[in-house]
Amino acid sequence: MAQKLTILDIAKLAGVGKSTVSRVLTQDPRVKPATREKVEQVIRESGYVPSKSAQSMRGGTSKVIGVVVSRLDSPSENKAVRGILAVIYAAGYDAVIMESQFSAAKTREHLAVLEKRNVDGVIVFGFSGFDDTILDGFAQRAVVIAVDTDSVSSVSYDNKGMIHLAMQQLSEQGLTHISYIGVDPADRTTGLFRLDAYLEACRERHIEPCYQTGELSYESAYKLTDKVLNAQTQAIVCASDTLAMGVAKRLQEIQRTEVVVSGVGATDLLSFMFPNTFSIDPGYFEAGQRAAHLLFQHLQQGAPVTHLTQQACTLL
Amino acid sequence: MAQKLTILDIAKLAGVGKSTVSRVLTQDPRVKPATREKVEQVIRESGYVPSKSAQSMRGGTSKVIGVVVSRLDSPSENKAVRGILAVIYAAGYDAVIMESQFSAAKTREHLAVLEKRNVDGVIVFGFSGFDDTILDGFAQRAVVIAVDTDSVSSVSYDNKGMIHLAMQQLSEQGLTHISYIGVDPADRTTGLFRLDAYLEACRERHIEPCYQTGELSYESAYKLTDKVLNAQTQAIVCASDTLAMGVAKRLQEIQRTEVVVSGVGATDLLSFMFPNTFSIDPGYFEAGQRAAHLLFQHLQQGAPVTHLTQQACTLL
DNA sequence: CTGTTAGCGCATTCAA
DNA sequence: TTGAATGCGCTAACAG
Repeated sequence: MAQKLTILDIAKLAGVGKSTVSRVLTQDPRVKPATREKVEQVIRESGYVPSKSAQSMRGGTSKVIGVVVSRLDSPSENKAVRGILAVIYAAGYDAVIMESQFSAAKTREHLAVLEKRNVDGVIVFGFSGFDDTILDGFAQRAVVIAVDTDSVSSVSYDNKGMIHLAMQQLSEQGLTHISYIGVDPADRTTGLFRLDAYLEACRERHIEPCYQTGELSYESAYKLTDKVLNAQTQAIVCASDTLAMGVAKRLQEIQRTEVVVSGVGATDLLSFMFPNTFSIDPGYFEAGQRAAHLLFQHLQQGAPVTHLTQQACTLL
Repeated sequence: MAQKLTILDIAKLAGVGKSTVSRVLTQDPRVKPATREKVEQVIRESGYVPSKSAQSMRGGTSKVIGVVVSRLDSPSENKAVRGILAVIYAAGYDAVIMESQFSAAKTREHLAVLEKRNVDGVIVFGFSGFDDTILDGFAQRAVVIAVDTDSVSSVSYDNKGMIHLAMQQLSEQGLTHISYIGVDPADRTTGLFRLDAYLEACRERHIEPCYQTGELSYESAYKLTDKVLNAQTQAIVCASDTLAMGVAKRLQEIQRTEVVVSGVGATDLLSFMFPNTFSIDPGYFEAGQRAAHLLFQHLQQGAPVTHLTQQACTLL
């Protein structure tokens, strides 16, 4: 274990001063190419590894960004996290990930920890009841995903667009009797916005709205299905794939598989299980990428508070 | 932003020396209770946050453990990660999570990064083709999950036990014609061990084995279903819930829903979609917890290389 | 272009 | 029981 090598050892081995080694490490251009090459070779051969802790302490930047997800096992957040990781990892950053479990208190705790860890920035996944004043400490070094914010930059999903897309898709197939199943409007993004979009789309098309809202679970949607179903129903738009799964199951049970079901989330399982089904991809992965990019912009040049909306795209 | 507070500021504010403050921070008993109380109060009121970077550099311990998952969106690994986080977070540690994507090369890269970050230890999720010599650098500071290892401690799932449990469950229901669908035995854990267990269980019960192996996907299992199905088939045991889902779908299609299907993974969706179904819980969450505990044992007292096996338990 | 000098914030000696 | 002094490994002035 040559783990005890320090910058000074390298300096001696290369026959230069420690600052020269440091300059090589920091990509400082003020170093003669020959010298640089020499140092780099010694570093390579000795297997020297600069201590991040020391660098972090000295330079003030830890090359770490904190990510607070609401649930580690949420498929949507998972996709977004992957987008985040792809970007920050490419930039030589790493992520410490924490789970808020939809609790503002936990979020606050986690942010405190991240702060004391000297992370360069944070990306937080919002949830219903999320309050962005929690992020005051991180000022211009935070980006929020999936929720409206005021004082801090954000990347949100196009909640209205997704539903409009679904409605449009169905309209193009000539369907006119379209119901909707969503979640409690108390949840602004998944609940209210998507329901509003449905109602709006109905108005545009002179369709009589027919909808129900409940919990975000298979069971809830399953139970609600009958309430939005009548003899003429041709399609049911759902606020999420989870709901769509519950609806599709019920439809299958009562032999109404001719009814088209749409969900949101791009879950491959949905279309595998039920052919007469499609799902809208809200662009989770891309949203994650953009959130990371946005954060970097803030870190490098104090960019102004920005609100991005991730476009959704249809998917079979 | 009182973020610029240092230990010296606190010392002044409390009217003591910086070392005393340090002692309070490190739980050093050699501090008069009154003094300690005073200092703690100042810390609380000032919102002072000790710099982890500095602590880490000085003490050599960063209170960070690295976690390398194979896929961020694997439900099983997700559950395990939650177990890990629960334990390490309670101990004041944090996790930086990385994704290997089943690539030994990526794993190696990530470990290098983690090393230079001075993490105290790592927990790595194994995958087919995983080679634990990769972990040489981490010697006694690593724990592997879900794969057999030699030189490093591990927590593995009870691959044989899960299948035996499923077979037993079915036997108790009086079923005797039980088929199996698994994955390529080239994958030792999910493939070979589970298949072996099936064959073994058949032998014990004088059941004629009937099985197929393929990929770990709905489609694969869906297609394979017919090949293990005959008029007498009463049940199909699957190596995972994903497979079970594909099988159940096919059975439903051909009106053979009287055939019981079992999977592994405790996915709630499976039993929701198909009533005549059950899943074995390999104890992912608990495995994560145990892995974390095991790692701590290594960190604190150089425990010897240990191999734990996580017991599985049935689930409806 | 390069070596020398000073700290960064903290934990740990060593005296007192 | 406490304060003063000494680096940890590194980067950023400051001089050559």
